[in-house]
Order: sequence, then structure tokens, then C-alpha cells
Amino acid sequence: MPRIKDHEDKKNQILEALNQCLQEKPFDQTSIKDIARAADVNHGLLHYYFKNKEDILTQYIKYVIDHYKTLFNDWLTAIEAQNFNEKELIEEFFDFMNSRITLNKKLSKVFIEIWEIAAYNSNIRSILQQAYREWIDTLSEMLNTVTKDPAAARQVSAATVAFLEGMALFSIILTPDTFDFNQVLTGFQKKIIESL
Amino acid sequence: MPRIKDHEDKKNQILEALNQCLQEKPFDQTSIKDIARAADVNHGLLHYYFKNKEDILTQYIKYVIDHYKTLFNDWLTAIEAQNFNEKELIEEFFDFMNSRITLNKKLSKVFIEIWEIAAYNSNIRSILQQAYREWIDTLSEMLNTVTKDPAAARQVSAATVAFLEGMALFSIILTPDTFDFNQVLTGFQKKIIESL
Amino acid sequence: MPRIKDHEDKKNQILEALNQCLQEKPFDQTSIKDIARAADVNHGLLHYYFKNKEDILTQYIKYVIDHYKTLFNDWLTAIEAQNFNEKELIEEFFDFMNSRITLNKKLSKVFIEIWEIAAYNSNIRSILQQAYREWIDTLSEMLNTVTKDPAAARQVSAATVAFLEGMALFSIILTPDTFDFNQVLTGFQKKIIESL
Amino acid sequence: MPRIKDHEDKKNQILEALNQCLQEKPFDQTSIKDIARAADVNHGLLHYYFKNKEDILTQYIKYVIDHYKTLFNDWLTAIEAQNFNEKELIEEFFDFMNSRITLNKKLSKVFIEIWEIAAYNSNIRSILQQAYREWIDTLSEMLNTVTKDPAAARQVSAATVAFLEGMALFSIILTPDTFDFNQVLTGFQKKIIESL
DNA sequence: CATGAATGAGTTTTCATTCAT
DNA sequence: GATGAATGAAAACTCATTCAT
Repeated sequence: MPRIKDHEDKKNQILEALNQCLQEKPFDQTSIKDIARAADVNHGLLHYYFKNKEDILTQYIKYVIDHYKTLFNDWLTAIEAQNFNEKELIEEFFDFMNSRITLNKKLSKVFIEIWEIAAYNSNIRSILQQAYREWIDTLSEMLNTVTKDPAAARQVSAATVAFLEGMALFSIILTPDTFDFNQVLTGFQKKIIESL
Repeated sequence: MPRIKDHEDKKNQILEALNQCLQEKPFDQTSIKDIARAADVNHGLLHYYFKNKEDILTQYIKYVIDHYKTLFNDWLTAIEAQNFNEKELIEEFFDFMNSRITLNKKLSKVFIEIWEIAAYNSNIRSILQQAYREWIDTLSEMLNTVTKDPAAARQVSAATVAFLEGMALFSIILTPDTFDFNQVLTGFQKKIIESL
Repeated sequence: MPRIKDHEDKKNQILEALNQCLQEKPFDQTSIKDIARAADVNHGLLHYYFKNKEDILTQYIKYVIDHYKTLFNDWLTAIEAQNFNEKELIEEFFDFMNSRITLNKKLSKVFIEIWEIAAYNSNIRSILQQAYREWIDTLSEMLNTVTKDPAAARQVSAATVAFLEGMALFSIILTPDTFDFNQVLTGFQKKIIESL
Repeated sequence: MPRIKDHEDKKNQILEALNQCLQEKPFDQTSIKDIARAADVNHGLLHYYFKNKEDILTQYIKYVIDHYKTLFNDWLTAIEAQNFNEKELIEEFFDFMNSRITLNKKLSKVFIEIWEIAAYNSNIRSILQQAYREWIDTLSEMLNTVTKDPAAARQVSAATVAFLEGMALFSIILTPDTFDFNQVLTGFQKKIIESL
């Protein structure tokens, strides 16, 4: 058992190293030696733990998505313990999203990279699709608690997630003086809640 | 005189070739020979017309943005000739955006690539920033004609553009069965107009 | 006739341009476009006036050697008009050599380049050999006027010319603080004259 | 431990290969593949052992100079064991120089190349300057043992080294029929010794 | 498991040369 | 004569991958 754990630890160490690298350079400009250096392991080892460079990428993307799914589920468990009503829950959800996901600049940068990879690579795209579907579904269910129209809830969910991703993009591409990211996020979310 | 025109024509021919290539592969995986092949010119010529590979990219991005700015201005001129009231104008604007920009899949794919490049390259980022600023400003001015609060109009503009970019992303990443892109676009835009 | 003169003028203009370029970069790192730019002519023209890049080099080296041969002959004509005795003549010769040839830094730099080219290119080597032979012969004849041993005179000539070339090299490679080039030149030449 | 030695051995193998190549072509015309072929290693390896082509050159020049410094020191140790008087020592020194350095044609050819590189490259020039300074200093000290005037000794040293370098040049550029290199060397050196 | 030397395909770039206008 | 577009060979360099130790 510890063997497998060590093995997984080392792999995660390498995936974390890639995560670090992606703050500096896009994946295509990141060499295996770059990743090995960041992980402080010999570059030859990367070929022991991963089939090839693309395999590192695929596992990395799964790792990132899993990580944030876990983060979300942990938050959900914690939040459900508290006695929020439906509306408050949605507000809490947006708060969590804004602070931990959308305005998390390191994460947003990585996601812009993942979008691009997914746009050209159907395997990655499938993984990402699944994540977005789950995300939209989750939000949809929450909105359903405060509205009567499931179809409308789903559409608003999709639109809201699109909006959040657009904001994540802007947080990386635009300078803070263009507009106040936080204000636009919360202001618009308030309108969305009201419109339901 | 024709010399200069020929020169520009050839450059545009090469930039169009890159545009084509970017439907298949990201820029980093597109070789200069790939572009030359698509443009049906000798690869050495690319170094005659452009300083280096990055120069092709920079000029390409300027070219794409310029192209769509021209497209927009042409539409604006045409639309102003017709006697729309303010509200109708905004609706027409959204129609144009949806059909020509956001749901133009070739364009969206290219823009996902440009986002990624901009995330890592500050020169490209500056160019893109300027384009987004102008876009948000333009929409802001239109919204100002139907509302009394310029600050609110600007925030809604920013949010709307973020939403459109998120939808462009989804049109590439998600499969059409996830939700109806067009319906979500128009439905949400209707809400935005109502909320003003 | 003027045609031919124009033609020669243009060629010389190009050769002078190469001379300029060689102050910056060795010949192998100087492109035809570099030379064309320095000569302020279109690069295609260089292929009209010269067979190829090596032809420019060959003609350039002939041109440089001819130029300094002319310079020397002009000096000789001028000096012979004055009534110097044999010993004074030799001193005058050394003065001329030191100031116009050996310590002419632009020339020395070019000559280091020519040596290197000659070391690998037998055509150029032949041209250079001939020049050195003539130079040694000329000095030999002068020394013969003050000594009785022609064989010894020839050997001292050869050694002297070798010494001058070594000093030309040092004037480019060494910094002035290493030793006083001029003092070493004149001091050693005095010894040579005395030793005859 | 053997690892480091192997590594150095391989590097030296490559530097020796360059040494061989420089007998045929100047450095600028020698490709990395040429060097790899001569070293009988894969060309990619050269980029493993050296940062780039210039790095090979720099290390090569240091290697050559070091090699001949070692050669000289070994000779010095050997010669000091024998009981020569000061004058004999200087004669032995000239003998060593003539046979092992100045009239070593492979070495002289390489040095003409190094001169040229140094003329245009200040890094290389610094390395070469240092070597010439040491050489002149060494000779100067030897001459000081048989003369009373240190300043004069230093000037004669500088002149002598210049003369030797000029003779090295001539041994490559001129044909043996021009004059007897060995005779001129020894004859002139005899005069130098007498003149002290 | 770990290391680092070795391989070779592929990439960008430079440039002499040609040639139509 | 002059121009500048076009060609293609060759260069330096990168890097994923393999593999012996």
C-alpha cells in the first residue's frame, strides 16, 4: 500500500510542478525538463511515471478538475451544515465561486490554457465538457429551489457559468483599471438572482 | 504604387493562411512551413515579409481584430441608415454579435487561441485589451441611451461582453446537446435589456 | 570609356563598403545585403558586378593590396626626390611603415582577416604571398645599400617584416597598457639598423 | 567520480575534433555537424555538452592555450633540472619555442584563426591578451637574468614575441622557398641575444 | 527506481543566388 | 542597369524519447 501511495505522491508532485510551470509558459513551450526541474526530479523519471508528454497533460487536467471538484464538495458539505435558506445558499455559492474560482488568478490562467488545449484536442475537450456539464447541473439544481421553471433555470445556469468564465478570462487579460471585476461580478449576480 | 499593394496582398495571403492553420492546430504547433504550405508560397518568403514567427502572430492578431472592427463599423453604418429607436438598436446589436461574432465558430476558435497567447504574452495582451475596451465602451454608449446611470451601464456592458465571450468559449468546448446556445444567448440578452 | 569608368567606380564603391563592413564583422559573418547596404546599392546589383560572394572577396583583397602598393610607391617617389643617404632612407622607410601601415588599426584589423582567409584559401594565399615577397624584396634592396652581405640582408628583411606583422597583430589584440607599441617598434628597429 | 572524468573526456574529444576541423576550414565555415562527425558523436550531443556553438569555441580556445601552457611548464620543469646557465637557458627557450610552437604548423594555423576571432570578439580577445601577457612576462624575466635594464628587457620581450608570431604567420602563408624559416628564426634570435 | 548520456526528427532562421519586370 | 520578390539549401538549436548503468 505505501508503495502505491509513494507512487501517487510522486505523480502529484510532478503534476503540481506542471501547475507551477503553467504560470510562466504555455504547455507547448514547457519542456519535460522544465517540469522535472520544477518537481526537483530527474527528467527521465517523468517517462517512468507517465507514458509521454501528452499523458502528463491529460492527467494534469484531470487532477486540476478533480481538485476543484473536491474543493467544491468540501464547501458544499460545510455549507449544508449551516442553516441557510435557498436564496442565501445561492448567494453563498456565488461568493464561493467569485473568491475561490473566478477571481483566483492562478487558476484562471491555467483554465485559459486548458480551454485552448481543449479547443484542439478532443480527449481533453471531453473531460472539460463533463466538468462544465456538472457545474451547470449543480447550479441549475440550486436555482430550481427558488424558481418554478426548470428549463429557465437551466438556461440561466448555463448563461451564468458562461458569464463567470468570461469574467475569469477578463481577470487575466484586462487590467484592473478597465472596470472593477468584483463589483461587476456581484452586481450582475444580484440581477440574475432578482430575475429568477 | 501597385508594388505596395502587391506587398500587402501577399502579407494578407500569408495571414489568411495562418487563419486557416489555426482551425487545425494551435500556433505553437503550427510550423512556418505549415503556414507557407497553406499560403502556397515558399517558406523562405515568410521571413522576407515578416521579421520572425512572432511577428507573423502579432500582425495576424492585429489583422483579425481590425477585420472585425471593420465588419462592425460597416454594420453600424448600415444600421444607422435605418430608423431604429434606441431599444431596437440594442436588439439589432445583439443579433449582429450573436450571428457574426459569438456563434461564428471559426472566429471563436481563433479567439480562444488568442486568449491563451495573450495570457502569456504581454504585447499581444495589450492589443487585446484595447479591443475589449473599445467593445465595452461601444456597448456602454448604446446602453446609455436607454438608461440614466452611466456607471451601471458600463458595468452591465462589461458583464455582457464577458457573457458573450463565455458563450463563444462554450460554443467550441461544449457539444450542442448541452444546451441551446442561441436560446441561452437571446434569452439572457432579453433579461439584460429588461433589467436596465 | 566613361562607361568603363562608371563601372569601375561602382565596383570600388562596393569594395570600399566591404572594407567598412570588415571593421565590424568578419567576412563570413558579413552578408551580401550588409555590403549592399553599406554601399547604398541594391543587393541584386552585387551579382551583376561580381560573379559571387567569393569573387567580391578576391577582388577586395587585390584592391587593398594594390591600394597600399600605390601608397608605398607614391611615398617612394616623394622620398627619392629628397636627398637622403642610405641610412636615412631606411629610417624614413620605417617611419612610413610604422605610421601608415603597422599602426594603422583599421588596416591591421583587415589584414588579420586577410591572413585568416589566406590560411584556408590558396587563391588568396597566392596573392598575399606575392605581396609579402615584394615587400621583403624591397626592404632587402634597401638594406643591401648599407651592408655587404645580401643573404644576411634578405634574412633581416624577412625577420623585420615578420616583426612588423606581429606588431600589427598586437596593436589589435593587446590593450595599449600592455606595452608601448610605438616605443617597441622604433626601439627594435634601431637595434636592427645597428646590427647590420 | 568517474562520471566527471568521462564527462570531461567526452568534452575534450569534441574539442579535439574541432581542432582537427580547424585544419580544414575556418570556424565560421565549420558546422556543428562537421565537429560531431569528426568527434564521431551525434550532433545533438554537442548541445548537451556545450551551451551553443560559441561556447564550444570559447572552451576550445581556453583548452588550446591551457594545453600549450602545460607543455611549456613541463618543459620548464625538465630544463630547470639540468644545469644550464642563464644564456644557455634563453637559447634552450628559443629552441623550444621554434620547434614546438612557432614552426608547429598545425598550431600556427589554429592561431591565425584565433587571432581573427579575437579581433572581432572581445571575450576571446581577453583570453588571448592574458596568454600573450604571460608569455611576454616569462620571456622578460628570463632576459632580466642577463641584462641590467628591466624596461629594455620587457621591450625586447614584446618585440621578440611579435617577431615569433609574425614568423608563425609566415610559416603558414608563405611557401618554404621564400626564405628559410628556421634560419631566419635562429639567426635573428642570435642577434637579439647579442644585443642585450 | 534513478540517472544522465545518447539519438534523431523537427523547427526557426539566414542567405547566396536567380530572375522577371 | 536596378529592383525586390522568390527559391532552396544549410545552419543552429530544441527536445521528447530511449536506454544502459
